[in-house]
Amino acid sequence: MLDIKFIRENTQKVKDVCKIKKDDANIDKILELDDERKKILVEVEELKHQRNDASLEIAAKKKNKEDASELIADMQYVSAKIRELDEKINEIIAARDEIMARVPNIPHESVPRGESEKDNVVREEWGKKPVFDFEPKDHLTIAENLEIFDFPRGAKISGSGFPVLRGAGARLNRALIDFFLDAHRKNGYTEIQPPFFVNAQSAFGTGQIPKSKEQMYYAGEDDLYAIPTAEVPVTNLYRDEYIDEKNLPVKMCAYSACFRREAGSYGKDTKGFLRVHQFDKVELVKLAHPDNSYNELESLRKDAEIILQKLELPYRVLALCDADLSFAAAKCYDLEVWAAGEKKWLEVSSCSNFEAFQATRINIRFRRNGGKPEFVHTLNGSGVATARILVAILENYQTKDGAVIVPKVLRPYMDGLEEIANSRI
RNA sequence: GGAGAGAUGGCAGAGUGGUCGAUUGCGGCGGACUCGAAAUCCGUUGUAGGGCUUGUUUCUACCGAGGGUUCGAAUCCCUCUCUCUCCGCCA
Repeated sequence: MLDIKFIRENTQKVKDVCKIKKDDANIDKILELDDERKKILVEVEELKHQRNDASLEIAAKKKNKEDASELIADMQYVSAKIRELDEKINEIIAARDEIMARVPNIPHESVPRGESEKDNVVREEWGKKPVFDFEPKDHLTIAENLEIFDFPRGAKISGSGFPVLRGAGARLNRALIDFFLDAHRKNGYTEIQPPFFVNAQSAFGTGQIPKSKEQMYYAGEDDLYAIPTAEVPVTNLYRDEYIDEKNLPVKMCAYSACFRREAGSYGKDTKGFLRVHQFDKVELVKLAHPDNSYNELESLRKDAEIILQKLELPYRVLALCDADLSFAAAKCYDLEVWAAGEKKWLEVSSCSNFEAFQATRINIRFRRNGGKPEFVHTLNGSGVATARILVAILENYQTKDGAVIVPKVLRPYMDGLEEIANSRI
């Protein structure tokens, strides 16, 4: 959430950003409501001042056994008025915040200008796309032959988009999670095991509510949301807390299952494992000093890239243009891995700096040299999701006879297994 | 699920209707003493929002959250959340 002061002082800039991001938040209405709030606030504070003075006087009179009934009668009127105005202010604030919660973050100056995702800029490309002396198959065909995915039974027990992994497929997925966590731990991230359900306040804090509420599974009986990413519980860990300046940046990594309803996205990249309702992901989260948060974004991105490099998967780095930037992000890099069967780049990680946008909502602060409280900057990135990595591994490491070579770095996690030729291993 | 106890400033812990933003202790900060430090003594100590003459200024709010009673609530009443103890159930 942007600060009301910031909106007031940078009205035109905020409006421009809304336009670029095709967001219809009514900025003028926010300012109008806030002006009204201030006006009434002055009035009600004056009345409260009156009442406080009168209360002292009444107390003094009672002590001296004097009659205070006239003053009390006056204050009855004043108190009624105060109540009325307080109520009005609360209504105004609620209306103002309702709109403010829908105003997107301001892109950092280094973010490229653009109209759509087509204007994202490729910053780097790493590795070589594999070359085959046969026609490479797509991951579904490979997985089906090896009997390591079981989508039909997943659909039977839960519904379409809930994958079942079997045998070597399940082991490969688990190996990836372990490998990711170990790699990040060695890079100084503290491993967190978070709850997979969160309350509404947490979902609001990281920005899923109200903007993308319909994308989350909701357990109404208990008023809990299934997390779409570990970013939600992990970023909220320090909600309403102060962090000692010398402990910044706080670096955390967390594995979680991720649940996404993907409402409205059918028809686009929905094949097989590319877009599913439940998948596994290791997330990186940093709480950083504002002076250093863009350096931290670069190193976060590198920490995610190392995973892809060690898996020897060709990938590229995109700098998202302002129009494609998500609601809460000020800057974002996407990592896309090459899938030889699909012959497509697959997004496997988004590394974002949210600056103070999330911290303002969830109130995570520090004191610069022990001075005034300031909001930290929050950052996160996938490090990474297993589903699309599985796709890339199956397609890039496939052999002519339909087997899949296990990437070297994963072998220690799979009892030294070098090749997957069927599910029963 | 049932019964009970509790939630107060960075921490500990008083306060049960009227100068209470809140006694006190610890911690922090400043100073004295000291070559320096410890100990001791003295002083100081939160957050947010607003007004204006922008000031070591003034006002308002904040004692888990939200309502209520009252001229006035940390204090009384209601609802909720969380923590602890006991009982029940259970991976």
